[in-house]
Amino acid sequence: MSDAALNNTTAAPDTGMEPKTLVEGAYRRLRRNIVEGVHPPGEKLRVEHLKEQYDVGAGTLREALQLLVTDALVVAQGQRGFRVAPISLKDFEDITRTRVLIETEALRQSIALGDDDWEGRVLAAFHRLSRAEERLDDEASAREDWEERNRVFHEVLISACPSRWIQHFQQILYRQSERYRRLSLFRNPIPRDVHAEHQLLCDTTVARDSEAACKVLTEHILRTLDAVRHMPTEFLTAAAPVSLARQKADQA
Amino acid sequence: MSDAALNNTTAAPDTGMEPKTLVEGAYRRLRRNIVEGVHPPGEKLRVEHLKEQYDVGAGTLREALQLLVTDALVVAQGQRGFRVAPISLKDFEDITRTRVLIETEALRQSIALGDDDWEGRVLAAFHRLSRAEERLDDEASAREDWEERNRVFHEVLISACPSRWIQHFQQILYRQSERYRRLSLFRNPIPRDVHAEHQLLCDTTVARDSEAACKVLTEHILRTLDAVRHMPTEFLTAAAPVSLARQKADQA
DNA sequence: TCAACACATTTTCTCGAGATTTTTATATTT
DNA sequence: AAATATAAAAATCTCGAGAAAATGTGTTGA
Repeated sequence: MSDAALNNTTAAPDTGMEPKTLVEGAYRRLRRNIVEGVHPPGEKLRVEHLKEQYDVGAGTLREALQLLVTDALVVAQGQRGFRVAPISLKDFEDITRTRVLIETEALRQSIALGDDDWEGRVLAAFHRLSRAEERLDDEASAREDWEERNRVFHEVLISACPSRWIQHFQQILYRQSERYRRLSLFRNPIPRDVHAEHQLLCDTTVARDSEAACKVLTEHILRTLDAVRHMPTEFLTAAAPVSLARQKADQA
Repeated sequence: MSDAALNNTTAAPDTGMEPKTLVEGAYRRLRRNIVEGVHPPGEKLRVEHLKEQYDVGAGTLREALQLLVTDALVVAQGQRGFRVAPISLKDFEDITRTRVLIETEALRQSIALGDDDWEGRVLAAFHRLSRAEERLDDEASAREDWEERNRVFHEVLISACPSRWIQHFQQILYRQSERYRRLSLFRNPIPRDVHAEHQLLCDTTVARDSEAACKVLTEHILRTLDAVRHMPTEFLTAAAPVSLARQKADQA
């Protein structure tokens, strides 16, 4: 793989701030490349090889990897180095159900407490997402835009929720499910009805209809579960080319 | 502060496994000392000083600190080093409410899916906790035992919940709230009625009364909120002896 | 042919030293 | 006296080299 694929310095940063330290920068790039599947699940992450690709020292890269461990995107095995977290249908079901729990509660609070400015941001994010959806068939690069705007839309929906912890957990879970979605949608196109779902989600939210909005959101999230369920099985099995000589280590 | 206070190598490890690497070990000891208040909120964590106390290299200590950042027990400020995460009443309210959401859902699933073996573990953990409560007034060291067994009791309660993610979030939130509780209970004794609450929680759980158990658990968790609310204000204000020359950095 | 042991290579983990950046202290100017 | 600017000091961040561990290979024996 080329360095250009790994170093996406030109792309917009994930969060509003730009990295202030090399560790932060390497962490962001690594995280992005794992979520996007550049580093497939189960891949061994050798520090000696990656330090060249990411152009940082060994110690710096280790710190970035440690950060990804607590995000559950990378697993550290005792004294046997790092590895991209494996995937499984069971794990994705867990992620999805937990995400429903967290995100519906966040939406409930957001609808209850959001002000007019928040409503405006919801409508704006939905509009931007809709525009990206129109371009999906034409341009190839539109996929990246759509992914980004979809994330922003879901984030803005719950941005009026005052709980920093709920938002924190939502971010983690969204990132996790995004990894699965990218894998399942690698070949499959984005289904037609997601736009209708987003439309309904936007309408019920702005109308402050908590129950309806949460119901739509729940079904919307659960729908991605089906997409992964119908994914070719080799994605889930071949995804862990682990050379587990003796797998006595437990999965924390 | 003495090295003995920092290096609690003789104490039982937090999890079943013992640390396989120096980073892991330093991470556990640091986490414990932060939760217990040995490193008070807002304290600057200078690598050069801590490397002697924890007897590890600078790079190793940095990795351990990075791990604590994603646990939200330590904050990293750009290029200005690390600092123990500050505390505030607002933050603790957030932690408590989110913990209610997570932990009641976990308990619901646990009650629905737990087998006889799980029931046995619940009763055993409750018994161990009760014994520790009896010893609270007599021995001074009983406090540590009680804290540990209280944690185990709450963990066992939801151990039949099949969601790894919910359990993960519960651990993080429990650790956070433990830090606040230790601060508020530094002088104040543990109130009398917690035993009755635990008893009721145990009974309703084993009786598989989901609604009653969740109600008790909710009130039990919310009670700790009052304890912190009635905490002397200097704990929350003096807790951040930060030398913020220009606090333009945002709180992530 | 298969299993077990020992050796060699690779990789991880750890430590100490150098380059930037931030903070503190001092001196100068208005 | 207050404020700015300069200079010294401390701390952080980063990199490369050495020790410990694990994986893979080859050999020996049944």
